[in-house]
Amino acid sequence: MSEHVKETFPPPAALAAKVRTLAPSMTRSMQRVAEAVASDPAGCAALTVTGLAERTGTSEATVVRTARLLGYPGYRDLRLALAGLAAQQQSGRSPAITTDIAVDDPIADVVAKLAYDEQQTLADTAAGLDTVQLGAAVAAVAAARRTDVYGIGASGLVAQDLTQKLLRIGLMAHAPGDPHLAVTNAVQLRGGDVAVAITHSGSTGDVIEPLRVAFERGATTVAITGRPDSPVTAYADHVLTTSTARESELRPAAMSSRTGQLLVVDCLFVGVAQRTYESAAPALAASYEALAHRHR
Amino acid sequence: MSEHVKETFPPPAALAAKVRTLAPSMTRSMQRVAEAVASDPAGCAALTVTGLAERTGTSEATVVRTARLLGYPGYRDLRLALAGLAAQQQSGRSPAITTDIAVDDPIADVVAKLAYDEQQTLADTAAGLDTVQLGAAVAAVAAARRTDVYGIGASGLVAQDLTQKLLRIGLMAHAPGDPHLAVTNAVQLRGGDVAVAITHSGSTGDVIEPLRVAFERGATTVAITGRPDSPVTAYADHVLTTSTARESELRPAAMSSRTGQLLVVDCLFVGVAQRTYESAAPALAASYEALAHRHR
DNA sequence: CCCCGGACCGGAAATAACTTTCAGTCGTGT
DNA sequence: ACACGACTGAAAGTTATTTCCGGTCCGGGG
Repeated sequence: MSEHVKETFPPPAALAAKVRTLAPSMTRSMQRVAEAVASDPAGCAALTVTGLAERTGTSEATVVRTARLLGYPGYRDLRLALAGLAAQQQSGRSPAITTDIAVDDPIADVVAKLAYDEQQTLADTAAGLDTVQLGAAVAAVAAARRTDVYGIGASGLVAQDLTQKLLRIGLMAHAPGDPHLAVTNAVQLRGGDVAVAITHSGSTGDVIEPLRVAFERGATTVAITGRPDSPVTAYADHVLTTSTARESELRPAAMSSRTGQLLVVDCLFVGVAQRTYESAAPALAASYEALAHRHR
Repeated sequence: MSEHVKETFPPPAALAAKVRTLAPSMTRSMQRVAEAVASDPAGCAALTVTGLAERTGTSEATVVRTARLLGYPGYRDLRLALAGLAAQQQSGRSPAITTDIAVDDPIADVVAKLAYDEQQTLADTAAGLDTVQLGAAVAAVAAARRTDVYGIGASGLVAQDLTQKLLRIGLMAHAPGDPHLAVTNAVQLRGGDVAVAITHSGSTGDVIEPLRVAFERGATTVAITGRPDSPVTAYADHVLTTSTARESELRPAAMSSRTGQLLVVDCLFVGVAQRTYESAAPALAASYEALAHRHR
């Protein structure tokens, strides 16, 4: 049996303040240690007692005494708090992400900015998604005889993604890559079928056209677009809106719109999988099983 | 004189992600340690090697081994990072949505959970991405005569996404959809060319094979995978790791892995666009222009 | 002016923590 | 069934931290 009572003696972030308030009551050597610790938490956290003593021109004993004075059981715990402080003010400084991606940004900044932007897109899309419309779309796809998904360019990949997923749970789905094929496919649709159009701008003719045909054929139509007032919505029974993040020269719209579209598509898929769970679950398991031997 | 070169080996925030990505390659005892560390960073940071070994029912040696595997020189440094992580998530938010998606979840919950999970995947992937490897990959692609991208299934769509982007900035890129075509294509590669393989499991034979051929042909090879210890890395000059989020029946791995892969691909693309800005900018503008009349 | 007392400081022993080694055990493939 | 390899934990070995103790410096009093 151990006696670890999970005691958090010392303050985590209020270290700098503590240094200042206690400085007057410190001896010269201790002040040097305290100052070093306060001015460079990250650097000091990487040092051992001996190292810090050396850097401040004092002895190990003094370092320990200082740690004690600051309210920690020993240097070990001070060091821990120091690491925490460093991490905190490290994460705090990230104003760079508000700026756009520049040509001369270091690669690390690019990663941070892209990740941040895509996270933002996800949050915005989730917040702006109309769950009623989504629910209706889910119900339609779950009950559909077949589902066609239209998309061109980057949105075409999203269309294929949705198609792949639906196929894996045993539903009939198709994503024609060719606009002409899309239209000829759409002609075959009828009531009870579903057509999904994915276009960020909402004004891509090659995607609107098959949706219009499907709409006129009596199929239930769904539009996933970033522009709820765009032409595509004229032929859509249900409109699912994705967030429109800011874009720039180095960061084309295709990038962030794709993220939002994929989220919507995932939601649609999971919703459908829920509704058709009885048949979806075994189908998923089967496809997983079938793929197993393709892996080394 | 000491040799403190101020080296910050391990990432601070990428720890949770690292645990997940490396968990599969861990032994049982190590997994117990890793799980304890990931689930309660603050608590573990307060423990000594012996304490943590006791808590997880293992030995000190195992704890140290785990720390090593996670990329730290020893337990001491892991503990430091742990303290940092604890402080970070203490200060920040974290009402973590831990529950999995259930069959009877209302649609609004599905949206919230999916959005949260994908955001998490983005954050983890960004934190765990090796910018050195990424930079090397960027340089290789930017200078390549041509770039081949291999991927199957969901990863195939990511491969196509990258290809589309590279083509738009005037680079030669190709994503063969057929595994046989991929291999025959790979044979054509030579020094100065680049081959990129995208596979979450890292063990998809149909993707490894063309990469191996490209590797042996002298091309620069890049692997984007969630398993840095998987077979695919044997033939990869540069390995880019994506985060492995938890998955479930209703939320197959393909969903979250795709999000991480896309982020990596985006970073790669933007990096290349920066490097080739002189030619990339006009190419982007031209493709945008060419598409304009396709919109109503 | 010299001596004494207290506080401060650093060296070094003592202790605790961390790391490495090694041998036993368990599972696995032949 | 056997041999092999991998995993694990006990203990030895190493490093870091804490404690102890003696020396030094300063101020005040004899």
